Amino acid sequence: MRKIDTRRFVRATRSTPREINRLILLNLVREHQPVSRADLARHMDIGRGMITSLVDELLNEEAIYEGATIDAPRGRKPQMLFVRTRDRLVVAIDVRFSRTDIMLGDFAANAVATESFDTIVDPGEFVRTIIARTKRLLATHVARGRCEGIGLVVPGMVDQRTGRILNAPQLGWRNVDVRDAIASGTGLPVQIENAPIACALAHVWLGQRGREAGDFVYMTVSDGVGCGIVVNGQVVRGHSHTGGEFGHIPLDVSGPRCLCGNRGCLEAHTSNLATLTRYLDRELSPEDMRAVLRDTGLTVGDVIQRARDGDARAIAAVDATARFLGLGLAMVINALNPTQIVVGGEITAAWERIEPIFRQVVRERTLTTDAADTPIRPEDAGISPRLRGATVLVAAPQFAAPRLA
Amino acid sequence: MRKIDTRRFVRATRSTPREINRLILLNLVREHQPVSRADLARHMDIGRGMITSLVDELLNEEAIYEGATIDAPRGRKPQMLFVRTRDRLVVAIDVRFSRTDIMLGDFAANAVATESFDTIVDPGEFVRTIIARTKRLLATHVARGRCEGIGLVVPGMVDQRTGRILNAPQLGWRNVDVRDAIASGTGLPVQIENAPIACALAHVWLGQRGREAGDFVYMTVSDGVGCGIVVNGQVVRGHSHTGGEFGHIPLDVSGPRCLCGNRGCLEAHTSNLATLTRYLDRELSPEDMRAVLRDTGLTVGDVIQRARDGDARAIAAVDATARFLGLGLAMVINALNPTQIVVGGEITAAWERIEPIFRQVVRERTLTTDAADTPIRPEDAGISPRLRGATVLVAAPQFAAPRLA
DNA sequence: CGATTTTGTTCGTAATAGAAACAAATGCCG
DNA sequence: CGGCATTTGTTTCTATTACGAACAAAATCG
Repeated sequence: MRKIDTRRFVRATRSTPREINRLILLNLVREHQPVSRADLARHMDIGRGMITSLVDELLNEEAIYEGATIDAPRGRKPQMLFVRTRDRLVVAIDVRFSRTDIMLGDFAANAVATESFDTIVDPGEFVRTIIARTKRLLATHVARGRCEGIGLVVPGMVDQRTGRILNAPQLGWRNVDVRDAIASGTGLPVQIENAPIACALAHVWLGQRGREAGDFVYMTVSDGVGCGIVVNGQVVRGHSHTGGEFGHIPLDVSGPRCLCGNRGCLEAHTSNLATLTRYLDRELSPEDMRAVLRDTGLTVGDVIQRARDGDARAIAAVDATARFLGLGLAMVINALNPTQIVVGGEITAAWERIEPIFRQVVRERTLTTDAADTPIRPEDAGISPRLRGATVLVAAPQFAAPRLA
Repeated sequence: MRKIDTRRFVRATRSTPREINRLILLNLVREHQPVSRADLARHMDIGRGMITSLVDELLNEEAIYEGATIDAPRGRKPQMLFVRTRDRLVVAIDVRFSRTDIMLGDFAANAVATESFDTIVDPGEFVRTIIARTKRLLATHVARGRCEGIGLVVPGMVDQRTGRILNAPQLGWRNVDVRDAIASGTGLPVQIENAPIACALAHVWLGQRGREAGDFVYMTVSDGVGCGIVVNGQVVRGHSHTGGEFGHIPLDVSGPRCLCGNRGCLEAHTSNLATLTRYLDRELSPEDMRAVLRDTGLTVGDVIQRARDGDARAIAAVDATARFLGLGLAMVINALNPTQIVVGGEITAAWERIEPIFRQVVRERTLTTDAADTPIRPEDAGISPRLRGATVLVAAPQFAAPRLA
């Protein structure tokens, strides 16, 4: 039950039914391809005549294409339809603390080419580099298709509407606008989004057969800890663009210092830095700790490997992270009761070790057995969820439901 | 940007635009009444001819009515339109730990008659009493109009779809179905909902000129602590009906025992019981504490009054509640970043004392100044927000946006 | 009383969902 | 091998309805 916002409603016109049905059709093709017109008519419970008319429109606009006919037990063989994805390209960019990845991929997030370079913290130089690399990539692969936009994923808060990066502590960016500069430099539309939300969007739009559509939470446990929240198929951005910041909810008011300035935040207990600090067993300032890590080259992956090899201190460090992660997950479940939680980040490499631990904590800290049994799964290995998210930023709006009423 | 759910979409038909526009029109009348057809045409950016046709339909169905013409500076005087609310009645029922209130009210939640009785914990007897009182109320006020349903608000988790009360600890109800029995006993449709969500719905639908439509959180701080979360104009119920349970997120793993069985929950720090426990400075089990309170008749209102009178122990108890409440509010802000938070419950009587305290904590525990300045206001005094919520349960579905695409 | 202004109604037109008839393509079976 | 059944896809017709424009109604003002 939704209330109609009487200051910002969208009235229906004569062409509204057609727009709605066209989009439903397009999405059905997307999720059932290869699919015939007759199948679509059955799915939509509508006459085949209507389908012909809508399909012709989508074919003219080159949103879909006709493939080969396919064998059927009897009767005329159906002509299969597909969404055009292979020759519609996206430049997906993932900016992280140390490295930046660029992928030229198609609408289904299949990689055409990938590059990587050390993250440039000066916004001006960053913009120039992105523009140059984008132009080079597109020139090299001009035959693969037309590029429809750039998707940029950053580790920080973003104002979707204006495109400004409000605060990305890992880069030291505050109120920086790179979107418009990249857009005018490349002549391409640029979409920008913060990392956990982009990962959540990737799951909504590229998940197996759209099973993840409804309500779920994507939790990143990496340098930072954040959530992409999806409610009723829509992402929760928050009024001032800080929704999903479960990372800075305190677990323990007298806990370890956090980068945000407080004590005992979930992030201060479960981030990669926290696990490493626990392993090294040193009380250093975040800056000193980073320096130590740069010098030794030690990563969470190493600690997980050592835990697997039986190193008692590594086991203790990882297990403690798992326990605190359980508190964070229980928090999310109590607050939102999602259908499932997807966890991403380096810590998922230790899944078989951490899962029983956080599951136990979740059981203790939730109110019902249903809630305690909320499915919690690791992000699938493979292509970076952030690059997939960046792709979706450009591709998904073409398939999204129309705003109505 | 919403994804179309390809398993549960709603196709548009030829009459879809009319349905949409009719509902927009109805809502515009609701929020702008008294309003003329010409005004509506301007609001909707549509021809007056269309409005005439839609208004005729709504007049025939008796959803709206024509009032008197009104003076205009020049030209033909406009005929004002109103939503029919005064003769469409709802029986609103608010079940609390000790007392149950019944209100016969109109669609705008104006009271026609109110009753109150000690809460009956036996479900069978409860149902019989409700049926008898409802019948009597309706017989007495039969001239006031037709009753369109019963709205029932309970302190616990509810499955909206089946109508079952899954768990209401204050009443000791687990998996109890009173809805169908009341419905068949009275011949009226019954809507049932948990208290914080009902309060949130009341704000969405009866708030000043619909200003609260978008994203906000209603937090009840009473015997329990819970939240009604509204995102994108829709309530968050959660996958297994336990959304918004911020009350059982731990603030401090070594804190006081909570009714839920854990330690250190927000509820264990901020509920009425917690404040009273702190004031009495006794470590009693919840059962013993309830007995003491029943004997002494002491309420949170009394403690607040004593704090106002300068009682140091009362001041300390209330101030501590305010500090913990600040942590809870910061948690909500970090998680969801709503446009505002509305706080309901007995503690709001001490608003001028607690506000600066929790505001300070919120400032320390949030990430941006925008988030720190999230408006936090007390529930307006006056008619019980829960009775208003119960009314909305019946009235609002007639005005809600249609499910589409 | 006519001119002007504003409100509300009526009517013709164009767009389009829905239904039904039709055409095309294929396998089956005598 | 030629009807016949079956399934797919197209075309045609009709009823509905948003939209625009003309019209009627009701009021004020000079």
